[in-house]
Amino acid sequence: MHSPAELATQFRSMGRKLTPQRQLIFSLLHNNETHPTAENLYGIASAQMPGISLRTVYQTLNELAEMGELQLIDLGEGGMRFDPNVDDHHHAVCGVCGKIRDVHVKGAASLKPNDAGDFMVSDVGVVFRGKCSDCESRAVKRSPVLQAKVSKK
Amino acid sequence: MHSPAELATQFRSMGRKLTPQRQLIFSLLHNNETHPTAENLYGIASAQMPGISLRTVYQTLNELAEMGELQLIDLGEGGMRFDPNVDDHHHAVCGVCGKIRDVHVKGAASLKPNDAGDFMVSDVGVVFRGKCSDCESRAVKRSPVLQAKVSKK
DNA sequence: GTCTAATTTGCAAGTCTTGCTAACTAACAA
DNA sequence: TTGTTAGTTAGCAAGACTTGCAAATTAGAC
Repeated sequence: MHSPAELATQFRSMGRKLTPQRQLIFSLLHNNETHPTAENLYGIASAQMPGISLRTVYQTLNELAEMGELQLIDLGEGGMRFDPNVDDHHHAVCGVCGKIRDVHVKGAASLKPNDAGDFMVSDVGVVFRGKCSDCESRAVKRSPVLQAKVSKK
Repeated sequence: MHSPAELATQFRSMGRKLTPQRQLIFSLLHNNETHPTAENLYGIASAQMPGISLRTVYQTLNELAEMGELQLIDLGEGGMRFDPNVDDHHHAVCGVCGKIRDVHVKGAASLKPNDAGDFMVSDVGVVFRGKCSDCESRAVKRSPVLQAKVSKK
């Protein structure tokens, strides 16, 4: 996604208005790597601008997506997620904490469907599911075995 | 997914009943490569068993999914799809007709997230988006240039 | 300051899925 | 065959997420 300032210019050059609501949403998305849902953003936006409506958040997000400034991610968890990173990247989803991490994948672009006839591929998406390092280390710390050891000292 | 007969045995051995509704759904899913939604299946099921409820279709699909007999696919098009193929495979989605095709992908299993710290991958999913051969050939047939050529003869 | 088209709000409604429960029935025993 | 009962089904209400709509508001231009 472009910077808030660049988005502002872009919106104005399209004959669109630069409202405080839009500016706020631009800033909340800038460098945002949390893959928020509309509701997530609405929560944060509301704190800074009481009265902003969820409808406006959805509207602005959709506009940005149409402009190619956001990537939409649907992981089947009941809620679209918005990713301001529109580079060629993929996602790793932790099954424990649910966090999504942007990842780059060597060789992803050259993957080919093996038995799909003449399917013309225009885009490849890779999703890794597993456990992130945070949840892994937390699991180790809390494991019964280790807890026992700890309580012995 | 196992065969309807095998599923029947499996259900009974779990102390569950083999109802006509379940049998119908088993048979509709057997060798089904259309990646149907619950609504799709409900439509077909209703034709063969008027009165069957959408609720029952959902219920049975969820049971099968829990048993590992179905793979759930969410492509963000507003509706879960059910795939009785639980082999290690991936999907190619045609952006024109929306059809989903099962595909095998050489090297998919060895893909690694490049910059995700110590993310422990337990599953990799690849989705190809593009245009299927049917839609491609249809597009060629209907292209203005070719239509002109045809009309000249 | 005035004007106007774009935008925001708030609510209703739409889509997909699940919760709830009364009525029903497959499975089993006698 | 009949009775029993736990598992199922059907139908509707409701929940989660998203969009349509219309009135009120406002950014941007003169």
